[in-house]
Parts: sequence; structure tokens; C-alpha cells
Amino acid sequence: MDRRQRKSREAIFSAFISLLGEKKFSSITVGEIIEKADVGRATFYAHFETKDYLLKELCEDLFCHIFDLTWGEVNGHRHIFECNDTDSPYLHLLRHIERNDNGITTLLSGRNNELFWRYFKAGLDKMVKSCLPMFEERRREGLPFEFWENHISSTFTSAIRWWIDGGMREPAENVYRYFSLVV
Amino acid sequence: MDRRQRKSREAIFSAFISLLGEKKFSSITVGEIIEKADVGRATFYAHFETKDYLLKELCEDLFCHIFDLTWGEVNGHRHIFECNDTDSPYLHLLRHIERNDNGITTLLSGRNNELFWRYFKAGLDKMVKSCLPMFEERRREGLPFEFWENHISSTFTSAIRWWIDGGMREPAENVYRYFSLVV
DNA sequence: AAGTTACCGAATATATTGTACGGTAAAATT
DNA sequence: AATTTTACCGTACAATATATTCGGTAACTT
Repeated sequence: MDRRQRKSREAIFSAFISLLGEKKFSSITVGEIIEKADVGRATFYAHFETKDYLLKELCEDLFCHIFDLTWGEVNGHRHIFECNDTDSPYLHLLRHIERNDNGITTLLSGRNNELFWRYFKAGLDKMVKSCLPMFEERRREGLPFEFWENHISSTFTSAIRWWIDGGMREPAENVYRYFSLVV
Repeated sequence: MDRRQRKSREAIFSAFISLLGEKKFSSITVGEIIEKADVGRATFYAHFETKDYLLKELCEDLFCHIFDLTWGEVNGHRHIFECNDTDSPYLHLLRHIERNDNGITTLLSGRNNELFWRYFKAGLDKMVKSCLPMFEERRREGLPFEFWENHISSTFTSAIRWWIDGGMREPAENVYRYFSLVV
């Protein structure tokens, strides 16, 4: 990709993230974004069809990155289905958040946009699918598979949410322990 | 409240709900609402400051109503802290949704607005707080109280979500059973 | 019956979106 | 090194949406 393209794209993303920290998605205007990003209006629309697509692509960039990282390490060890042996991908993900990689925490903590969490959960769902066997023995009798799948994923999501909303006063390890206790 | 006021308010709510079934919140305009509600523009703004407040008040009306109903019956029996004896308020709530009371399902099923779920969960949180002792014995050692609280509430929320997203093919009783199994 | 209140309808100022165009500088191609 | 392509800027602009104002009318209240 052209360096100019990259620069504009980055500038827009960066301005957008900054704005998301201040106000909610729906009340952010394209005008504000391009002003902060210091790019022309036409440039914005050359990159992103709409404001919604901007959010979508930002999430994809960000979350795919995060999830690929947690995944990658596990995959590198060829341990997708035996996550127990190595560091749990869940704990791994929590550590990423703890370190605020890519400013992800800033975004997730905003009381702003639920859309963000939707994309986050979408990425998480995929991860859970791969690491599901981790908790297979805890699945009760008569529980539909898809329900269980969804339950784990949303339990983890809401644990993170609870963590962040509470100001992340506890270390990632604790949150992981709580998560393990209830699931 | 004046009958005229009530009529206008109802008309706006009704038009808004109908529109929410068709398209997502952000792409609904005030123009569409007042046209469908058949009220003047000034009237709309006399009732609601913005479109966001409209959603807010609608949710409050609706959810407070739903939660008060489920609650009311439990409270009527003076059984807030012994929900076990009577019909569980959770199951109760599921039945409300199953019957699509106040068109609540239509609203929750739209892939539209997460805001709706936020308000829903806010109402649920209060309910959980009252009925928490129901599951007290299942709380594991070393688990913070607030985490447990949040966990139950969001597990229930995501169970409903899973249910609705899947087309509500199972009866409310099943969903309640799954919920009981995992929590 | 008189006063108050909510409404309508239309006009309007303001803000936002998304597109179009000519000119310019950076990058790729020859 | 010269040429072509590409991305960009800035401005302008049409289309749409938001939110306010105001005079007149009908419905409620006292």
C-alpha cells in the first residue's frame, strides 16, 4: 500500500480513536474526524464509504491483530486443542488488555459504543470455538452445544467489561481466575 | 397527563417502535417518525429533546413496566428473598418475552441497537440484586460479590439474546433450564 | 366563560452528508 | 530522466436532517 494512503488511513484512525474517547460514536461527525486527522474530505470518502465502515475496519484491524497474536502463539506451539498445557489464550488476551496494546482499553472503556463490543465478541467467538474443548468436561448434561459456546464467550466478554468498568484494579490473573471459577 | 399529550406520546412511541422493526436506530430520522406518528415537528421536540432521549424514555417505559410486572408478582407474595418457592422471576421474565408483551421481542431482536440491550440489562441488574440469594449457595470461594452479581445478570442477558437470535425455537422453560445449569 | 395548554403547519437557520472538479505532489513505470 | 499513474487537497455544492420560532386553532382546566 502506498505510503500516502497508509499515512492518511492512520491519521483518520488515530483521530477517530481519539474522538471515541471523548464522545459516543453517533455524535462524531466526519467533519470532526477530517479536521483532527488533517485530511481532505474527499480523502476520507476515498478510504471509507461511510462512518460505519470506518468503525468496522478499525475493529477488524485492531481485533484481528489482538486475536491473531493470542492465537498465533498458541498455534505456533500447535496447541489449539490442548490450550491447557500452555498459557491459556484467555489469560493471554487479558494480558494484552492489561497492557493496553494498541490503545484497545481506551476504546473498550468508553461508555460509548456498543458496536465496538460487538466486533470484539465476534472475534472472541472464533477464538472460543477453537479453544472450546478446554472447558468441555465442565459442560453439563442436556446443554445444547451452541448455548455453551455462546455462554463461555459472553461470560468472558462480560468479565472483561466488569474489569474495565471497575477501573482494572485487579491484575489479569485474578480476572482469569474468576472467569475460570464461574464457567 | 393531558389526553392530547398522551396521544401524541403514544403515537410517537408506536411509530418509533414500528420503524425500529424496519431499520436501525441511527438511520431513522425525526421526519420519518413524525410522519408515521402524524404529529407536527414542533410537537415532537416538545416531548423529546432529541432522538436519543426518545429511545431512552421508551426503554424506561417499557422495561420498567416489564420488570415491575415480574417483580410486582413476586413482591405481591412477599417473596423477594425466597424466590425459590414461587415461580422464579427469571422464568417469569422469559415468559413475558415469549409472549412478546409490549412488542418487546420485536425490539430486542433487531440487529439494530445495542442501546436497547444496555437499558434492558440495567433493569435486569436491579432485579438480580434482589434475587441474588437465589444462587448464593452456588457462588464459589474467593469470588468477589460484584463479579458474581454481574455474571448472573449478563449470563441471563446473553441467554435471552441467544434465544432470540436463534429464532426462539425453544420454549421459555428450556432456556431457563439452560440458564440454571450454567450459573 | 375565561384562561391555559398542547397542538398544527409552515418557515427557517444550522449542521451533516456525500459528491464533483481542477490543480498539485508523490510514487510507479518506462 | 521523463512520463504516467495515483492519492491527495481545497473548495464548492446539492441533498438531507436537525432543531427552533411563531401565529393560529382546538382541546382541556378552572
